[in-house]
Amino acid sequence: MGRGKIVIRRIDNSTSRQVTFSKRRNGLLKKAKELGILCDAEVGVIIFSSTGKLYDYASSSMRSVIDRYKKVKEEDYQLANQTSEVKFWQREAAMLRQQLQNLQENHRQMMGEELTGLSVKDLQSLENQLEMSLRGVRTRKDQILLDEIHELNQKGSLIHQENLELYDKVYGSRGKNGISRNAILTNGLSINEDPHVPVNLQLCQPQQQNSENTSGATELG
Amino acid sequence: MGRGKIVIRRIDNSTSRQVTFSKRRNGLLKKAKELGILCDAEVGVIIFSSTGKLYDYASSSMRSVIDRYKKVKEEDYQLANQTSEVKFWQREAAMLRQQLQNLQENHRQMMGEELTGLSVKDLQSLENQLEMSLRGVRTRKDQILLDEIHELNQKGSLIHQENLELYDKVYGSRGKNGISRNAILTNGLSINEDPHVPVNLQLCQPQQQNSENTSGATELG
DNA sequence: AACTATTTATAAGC
DNA sequence: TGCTTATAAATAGTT
Repeated sequence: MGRGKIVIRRIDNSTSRQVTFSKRRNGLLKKAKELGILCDAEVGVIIFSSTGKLYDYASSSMRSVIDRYKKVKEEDYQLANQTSEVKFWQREAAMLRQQLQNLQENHRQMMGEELTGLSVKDLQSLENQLEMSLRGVRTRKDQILLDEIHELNQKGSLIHQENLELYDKVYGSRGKNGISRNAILTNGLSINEDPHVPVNLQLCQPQQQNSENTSGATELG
Repeated sequence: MGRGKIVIRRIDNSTSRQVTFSKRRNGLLKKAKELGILCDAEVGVIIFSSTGKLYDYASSSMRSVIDRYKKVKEEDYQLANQTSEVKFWQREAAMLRQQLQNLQENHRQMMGEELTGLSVKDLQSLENQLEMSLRGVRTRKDQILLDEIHELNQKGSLIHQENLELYDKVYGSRGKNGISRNAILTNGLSINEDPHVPVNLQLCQPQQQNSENTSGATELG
């Protein structure tokens, strides 16, 4: 429900993830309240943001909701045999350790390590993935650099313009050919007055370049 | 959101209350799921209908949600003293969760996702890492392919040798120039007898190639 | 359980 | 974060 349709999948951009979280969290809590009131239900909602902050709502009290929940679930969650609680956390730790291990193996392969054991097909798809990642990273990097250059050019152009005007105020607007004026103000450097086609800096687009000449372009930054 | 606007107040008619409960309960659970996925949050929802039936959802597990909730609330909800063993495992799980999260972020960046927030310098080192990985993967893949080709050539050579000997046994070792013998045995194909400089297959070394022509080389496999 | 006319939620942009 | 707006989604009332 918004300007565009979205797919339900983790939002990559952390800023928009946070914004969306804030909006949808409020929406969820509001709906929970409404459900409780409209339908005479007992409702409890607990939300932890990815940063670990807690948000919650309970139509009665969270304690009551949780107690009732546990009662229904007949989990002798509480006290009784702490053994089960220890077991729970042990299982939790084991599961997390497993996940960690899987991810670590994957990560090592993406780092180009521990490649023995992989088939040519596996290696091919790893290669493709790395190429895609590389393209993404380069595109992003080049974008930042281009933006920066563009900004600098605009600033330069602005300052140059300012200088021209100051020059005119100081020396009057004689010398309409502008040669002497420019010669003084730019220290002999030619400044292109069109900010959109500036200087002779150029970044290779990632699509057009091969891996060898990339670092040369990036050392401009 | 419907044919008419409603006020948020207990619905008197028990039938429509039930219908509305069913609709809104599903809506709430759906929204809870979406929030968890979209925003990488841990969410738990517990609903009791007015008739006492329980409906619930937890992005992880209700136990995990409730435990975390209680921990944050510092409610010594649970019988006063948690065993130090429980605490140990809880700490263990928390640490593992942290490690997992760190590695996941790193991994996403290596996959070319979530690049916003990285500086040009970060991106540069990521790019270098990816290039190194790519080189490693390609070297390994090419090694496998080269080994395979080498092995095939050796086998081929061996079989060819065997055939020559069989030929000699059948027809005697006349025709020492070997021309007629070879012509029969190889079906007119010239087989290079030196396994180390075989055939006209060649794989580009990764050092000498750019990203565009890689797949062409690998399609030999 | 379907069907829509409407209301609501919210994605995107500032 | 808060406001705005166009659009997607939820759902109230009806069949």
